[in-house]
Amino acid sequence: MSFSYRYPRPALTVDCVVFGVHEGRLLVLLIRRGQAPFRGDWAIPGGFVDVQESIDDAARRELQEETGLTNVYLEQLYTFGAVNRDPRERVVSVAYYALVRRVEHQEVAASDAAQAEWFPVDELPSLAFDHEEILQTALARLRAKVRYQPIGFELLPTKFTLTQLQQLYETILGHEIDKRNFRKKILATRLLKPLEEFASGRHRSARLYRFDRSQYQKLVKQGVNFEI
Amino acid sequence: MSFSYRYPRPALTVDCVVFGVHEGRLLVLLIRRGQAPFRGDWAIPGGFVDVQESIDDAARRELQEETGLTNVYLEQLYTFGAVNRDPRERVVSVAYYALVRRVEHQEVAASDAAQAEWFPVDELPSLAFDHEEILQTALARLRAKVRYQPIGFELLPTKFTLTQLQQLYETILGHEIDKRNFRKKILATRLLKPLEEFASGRHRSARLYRFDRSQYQKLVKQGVNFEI
DNA sequence: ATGTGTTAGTGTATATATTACACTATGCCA
DNA sequence: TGGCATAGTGTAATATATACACTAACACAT
Repeated sequence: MSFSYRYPRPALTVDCVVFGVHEGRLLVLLIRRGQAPFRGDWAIPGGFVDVQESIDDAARRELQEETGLTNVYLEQLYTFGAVNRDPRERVVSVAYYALVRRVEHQEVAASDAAQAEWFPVDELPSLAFDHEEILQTALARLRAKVRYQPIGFELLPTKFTLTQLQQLYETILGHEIDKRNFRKKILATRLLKPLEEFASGRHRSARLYRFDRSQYQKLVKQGVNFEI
Repeated sequence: MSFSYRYPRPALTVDCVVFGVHEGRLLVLLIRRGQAPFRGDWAIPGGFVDVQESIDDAARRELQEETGLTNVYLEQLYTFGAVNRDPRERVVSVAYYALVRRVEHQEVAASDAAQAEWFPVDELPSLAFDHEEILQTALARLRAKVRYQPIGFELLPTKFTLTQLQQLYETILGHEIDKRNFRKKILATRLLKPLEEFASGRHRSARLYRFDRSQYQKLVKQGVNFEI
């Protein structure tokens, strides 16, 4: 079966830069390509948009198929439409980025056949197609966005300590933050709900908090800002 | 002649929200549709992406063909990919927005056959397809972006007075700004070059300034912020 | 049980940025 | 030459951001 059109059409794909955090490092999930072109190189997970699904759905479906990840924070990033992005034929790609909570190997094991692996963003292998550019665009967006929108929480477990949160911000922004100032600011947003639970650790145990999503939505409606 | 593919492909279009300013109002340029669907309704200029042109080139080409505008500030906005955006067939559209300096009727006269007209953003007619959503997305982006990036200059003549610039910000942001504070802030950016020319008016003539693009690029490299 | 090491948790003083606010200057025109 | 409309200017009050160091609690080793 084949489908014909009066004029040639670019193929349409979605690609998804998946971010995670582990031991204070910011990671991206990459897929090893099993086929030419760029066989053996690493690439961002992605694939063709079906004609009967929205592009957002396509991004989620490809993510699930290639990495087993579901229920992640997903946001459209940018559309890459240079003529020679793909050596085979004209392909336009709508890029997304995803934030995932648990960076563990089991989670990406559901992958069908494809190898998936986490890489620290500062130790990336060379990437297929224009995926280096896509990844850098995603990284820039994440760094910019984390300053004025509380998306960082999507990278942490639902219950977390303030130190974990601060380390996350330091990891993403790439610089140290003063502990007292950070706590003042982050608590002033009123987006954190202190719990009566404490993290058990090798030392003094820290209070756990959770992100108060309903409070966030309420404050967004009031036009409140959340710059950190 | 026809082109066939193993799987059906969404059609790919670009649409372009064109902003201008006139007499203290923010305007958008719309095209009256001559054909079904939505015949007679107003729409954002746009059209199909050719297989041998980049999506940015496609946006510029369609803008030129439908409105005669060239050499405008153009930036990708968002990609709209819901399944039923277009009642005829699956169409994914990469939306752009453009900022133009002179809002005059001659400029859009080059249009081939299509009627083009400027509408104030607060008095829009009903629009074809999902163009209302695209337009509101563009408006939100413009309002957000003007606060931290000096794109407002793209809507003014190359030489302008501080009062013109202030009115532009007031128009886009939708609220009044204190004159002295505005001047302090905008001059502190060092992005404005005072000229030895003065605008002739009915009253005291005002000094003209121009946007110093090279200075801007220098400061961007240094990571300077330009919040207003 | 006591000491040591490690992380949690807290407040204040200073510097910087933002806001609020009103008058004089200049040029056109009647 | 007087009136009117717009251009242009500074300062004080308030709010926000930054810099900075010690005590508290717990685990573990002795």
